[in-house]
Amino acid sequence: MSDAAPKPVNLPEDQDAYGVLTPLPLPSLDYLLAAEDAPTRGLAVMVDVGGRKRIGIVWGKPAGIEARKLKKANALCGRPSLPLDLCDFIDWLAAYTLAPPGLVLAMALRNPEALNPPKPRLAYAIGSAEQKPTKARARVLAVAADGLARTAVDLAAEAGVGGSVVKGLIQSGGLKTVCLPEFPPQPVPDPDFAETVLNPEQAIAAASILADVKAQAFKVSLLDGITGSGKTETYFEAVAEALRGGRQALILLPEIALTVQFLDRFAARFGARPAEWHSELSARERRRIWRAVGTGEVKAVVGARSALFLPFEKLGLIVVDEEHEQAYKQEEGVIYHARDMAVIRGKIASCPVILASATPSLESFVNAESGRYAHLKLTQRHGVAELPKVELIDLRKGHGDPGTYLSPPLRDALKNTLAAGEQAMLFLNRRGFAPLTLCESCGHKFTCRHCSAWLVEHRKRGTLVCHHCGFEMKIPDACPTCGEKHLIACGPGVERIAEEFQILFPEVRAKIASSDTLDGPNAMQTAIRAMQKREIDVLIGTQVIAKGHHFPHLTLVGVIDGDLGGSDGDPRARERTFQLLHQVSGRAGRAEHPGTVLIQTRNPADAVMQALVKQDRDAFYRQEMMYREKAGAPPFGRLAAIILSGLKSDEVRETGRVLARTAPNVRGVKVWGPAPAFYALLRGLARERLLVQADKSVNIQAYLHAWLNKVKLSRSVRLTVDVDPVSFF
DNA sequence: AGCACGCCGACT
DNA sequence: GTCGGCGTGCTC
Repeated sequence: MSDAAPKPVNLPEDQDAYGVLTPLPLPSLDYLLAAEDAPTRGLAVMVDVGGRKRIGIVWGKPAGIEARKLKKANALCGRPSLPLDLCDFIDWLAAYTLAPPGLVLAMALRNPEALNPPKPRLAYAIGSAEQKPTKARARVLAVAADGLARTAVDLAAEAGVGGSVVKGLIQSGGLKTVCLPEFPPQPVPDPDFAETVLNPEQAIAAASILADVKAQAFKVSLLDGITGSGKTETYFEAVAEALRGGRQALILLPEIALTVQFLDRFAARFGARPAEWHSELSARERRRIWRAVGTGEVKAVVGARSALFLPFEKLGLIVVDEEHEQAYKQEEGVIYHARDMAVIRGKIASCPVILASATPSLESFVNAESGRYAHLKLTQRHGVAELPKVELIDLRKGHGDPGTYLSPPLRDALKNTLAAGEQAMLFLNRRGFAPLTLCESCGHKFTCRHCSAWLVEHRKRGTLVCHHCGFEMKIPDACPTCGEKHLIACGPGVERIAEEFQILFPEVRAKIASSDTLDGPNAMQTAIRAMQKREIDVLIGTQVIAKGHHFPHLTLVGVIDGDLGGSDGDPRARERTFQLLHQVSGRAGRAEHPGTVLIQTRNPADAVMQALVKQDRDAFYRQEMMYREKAGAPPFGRLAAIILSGLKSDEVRETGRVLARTAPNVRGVKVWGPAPAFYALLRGLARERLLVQADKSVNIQAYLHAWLNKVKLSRSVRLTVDVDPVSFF
């Protein structure tokens, strides 16, 4: 740092004080560093915090603690430092989310071993010394004859001998030792590996973002393209441009969309797979990718939201695919929205950001309409011309018998579709057999004992399951309250739809696909593949079948329940319903056959339903914009939730009341609550919520800061702030 | 977050 | 008489 703070008195001549941030929920602490280390922001150091050795990062000026109290920090020589733009991003995110900077830093240092110097790998190549020609040794030498270096394990395996043979050869000089870098080099994607032919619309969009990538300036574009319009191909051109300029590209995907198919698609365009970054990686893989991103060796990363915290050496482009997905919201620990933070990351790194979706979030749509973001539209479906026809089935008209969920019009449509040799899909966003079990005699509802959620019956497994904490019990045969044996399963889940379907169509091959892995971890993929291979004709499933799979022979999609259930008060519920149903509808009729979508609903006049029927997304968005503007809801106003949780519910409630009483009275800010959170009990913790609603002009962070700093709360109650909440759980 | 210090209950 | 519960406070 060129402008270190004035030296405190009695500071040793060759030492300077610096603020050092550690991956702990603490502010930066002051340490002494040898002046000869010329410490700069981002440098990795070893420090002692309360008697424990920690990795720290030199962060900035010291807070000004008395010099004799300061401990010494040791620079980790030759270790990578965090790039400046990442440090700035961490500061920004901490300030925005009101999280302690140290905890944000912890996300960037998830794998502290990555900061250790790489360990060289020992490998062996053919040596010069003469050997006693035993058969085993000859086999090893034959393998090594090509002169390439291999690890001892690989050599033994390739030659089909035991490790001792290799060891003997090393000792006698028959093999010589070579040091390899810890990891083999990364495959390099080639921007010009495969040429893509873009249609005129795509070409216009690509030209716009290509220019932004070339300009190396921050700019956000909304790549707004209907299903099948080739958004991926289009933004791949921008990725190619970043690669040509020697810069790195980051493609964010919602965790569920991170698939082999996507990596293969990338490889088909660029000749090499990108580096992946997600929660399933092993510690070793994380270390490898973290380092290679830091050195700039990795040029393209495809990752989940945590990839935002990688130490990019020279970031040239960020793409957020399926930007409307709620999976981008981190709901635990440091709470942040990866889409919004990607925009900030791009701003700080001075690179363009592309948000891609067929059903953008209203936030992004508003920004695009207002001109803050470039609005790039793709309206032509590749191959198929026709969009599916969407029709509503009005459930109020008494379709079907009570206790059944497939209405007669839907049954007829299924019959006709199957008779024509085509495939169908039934969609219901509810796992299991029934979402609620009720005692007919006394009205007892089976709820989770750790959460205030209903237990969902999974009939195949014979259990009641809590979908929030995983609590499970055998389906009881009597009510625990009254002892009567009249338990009834209320409402449908996909299992129940499947049961009803098979009774109606016993000869038709059908499978369930849902995210629970009750039938083994690959059950979902198996079901989807079976559908693609036409081994089954009907796929019954939850969300997972809505996402981007291609089913060329699928012509009918039946939506069991198109209505938004129990989402009162959630300003984004309608938007989400629209996005989900739109996405499901997009599955129908992808090849030459036109598709039909039948949506069962009790609110056929609702704007969500009408937008789907009339295929008029923008009319719905504009209406939604109007509603939100009137209500001062995002993006026209700002929200923050304060969540209190703790073991003792009365203490949590009392803390909530105290907090509400002390809320500063500021013009343009309203504080609601406390109210029990939607799941007032979650994983055994009692939860209360306060909601802060502020005008756009209000600095909500400053407001929260001023408020929360003046209340001291007991340590047994945890307080979390969720700025821009998207979920009302 | 982790850890040390500290003040009240059931036990070798 | 102690061992140990977790409430409170601190980390440069």
